[in-house]
Amino acid sequence: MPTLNFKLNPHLFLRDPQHTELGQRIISASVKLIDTLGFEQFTFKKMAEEIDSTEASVYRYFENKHRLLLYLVAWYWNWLEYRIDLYTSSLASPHEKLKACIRILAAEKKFDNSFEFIDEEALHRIVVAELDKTYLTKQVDSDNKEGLFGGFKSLCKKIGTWVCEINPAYPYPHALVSTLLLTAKHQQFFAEHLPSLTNLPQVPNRYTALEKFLENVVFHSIAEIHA
Amino acid sequence: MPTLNFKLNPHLFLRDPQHTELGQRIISASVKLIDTLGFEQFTFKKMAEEIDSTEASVYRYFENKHRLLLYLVAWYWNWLEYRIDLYTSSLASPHEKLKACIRILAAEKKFDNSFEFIDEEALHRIVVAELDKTYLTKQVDSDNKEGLFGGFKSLCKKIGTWVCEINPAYPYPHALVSTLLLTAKHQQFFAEHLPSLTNLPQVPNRYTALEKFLENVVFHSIAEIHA
DNA sequence: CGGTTAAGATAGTGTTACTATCAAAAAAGA
DNA sequence: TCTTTTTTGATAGTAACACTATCTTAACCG
Repeated sequence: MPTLNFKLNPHLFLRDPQHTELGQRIISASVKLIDTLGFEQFTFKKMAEEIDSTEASVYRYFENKHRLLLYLVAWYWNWLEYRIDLYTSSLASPHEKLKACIRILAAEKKFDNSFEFIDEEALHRIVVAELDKTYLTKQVDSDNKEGLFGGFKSLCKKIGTWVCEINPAYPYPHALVSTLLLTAKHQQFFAEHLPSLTNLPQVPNRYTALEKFLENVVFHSIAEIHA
Repeated sequence: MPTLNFKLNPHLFLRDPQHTELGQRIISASVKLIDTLGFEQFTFKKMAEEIDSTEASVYRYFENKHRLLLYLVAWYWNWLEYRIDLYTSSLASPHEKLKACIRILAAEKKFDNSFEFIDEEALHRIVVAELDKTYLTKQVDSDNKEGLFGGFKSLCKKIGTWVCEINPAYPYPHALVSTLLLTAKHQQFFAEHLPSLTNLPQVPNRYTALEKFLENVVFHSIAEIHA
């Protein structure tokens, strides 16, 4: 099977982890450990032990653990955009594309593990729980100048285009799309940990409810209202 | 001037900082320092130096810096709910109440400093930048059991009631309200740091645009659609 | 075979997030 | 006022964390 690789912003890493065996083990163990420990408790030392390597070796790939998180999240956005492209390219109307997009965003993840060294379900949980920490920092502006949020922006732009095609007069396409992307994650987190802040039921019905909620918000917002 | 105090969940602190002079200096300096340094770079040591006290003394008030952040955010929610009550109590219809609520949420903050030791504008910036970190942790469930997110939940419930009054058939009142509360913060952050993820303009027009965006999303979502 | 590059091994540094102890000062109670 | 309790300050110490540096070995490349 041919390995599917993503071209990620080279500022995210010092050495490209996709190209070496140690690099892949770093990614693999990071996903597993951040998922189980949470980003705060995760350290390069613990991860190095997990893969029988050393802290020093890990630092040759990533400047620090924040960059590593940025890398994982960038990878996630690329992967999501790849799947969205896959499922929308055959669709004709922007309305259908947007709908398909929401379905993918809200879907319960049961993946064909197309990537040998990435546990996509664990990565999905990481994004739900840690996404906001990638940009809610004091270095957000310099990180942004380096283009480290390119994956998020690119996706936001693409979906925004469809919103504009559906209703060219709608004044907040990017605000609505970034809200859509974040809300998809936050509501999953609330459903799991703070259920009184949401109306999503427990699994297995959670994901269809999330899809309906997001559809309701997005399509009603951009619809012309005939009062 | 009578000091207006909030009754906050006692699990948030070890000693109530509102009741002592040192406690008030701790709160005051924390708001200032978290605002300028960001929560990650903020330490009890730096703060203790700022107020010419010691780390040990600070630890007598707060178990750790995460609890301190929870405290500040809880204070913020109480303060917001207080102001929402103030401006909505005279209004008759739930529609007007919800509208007023969105106006307050989106308002540019220029405050009468009714609280001697809290810089409300700095606290507002802190909530925008650090709110999500209060619950995006591995201890979220135990923190929740202690009731540390009570302020958020209480506000969400109150606003949710109005949503239900406007449209009793709407199935996602709490999901919509939590989205409203978070989105108000996130879009402000994006407008400041990642403008391509939003459509809000620079100040001074940012806040009216945010208000319109939020109104659009909320009222269109809960409106009955006559297709 | 020689030269480059990647990885492992080890050590060290300054900082963070605490915990512990003891004494001084301030407040409260009798 | 004297005494007791409570609060604060001062100081010290610890384990873990986030790196940085250096040196050696192993692998690979022409």
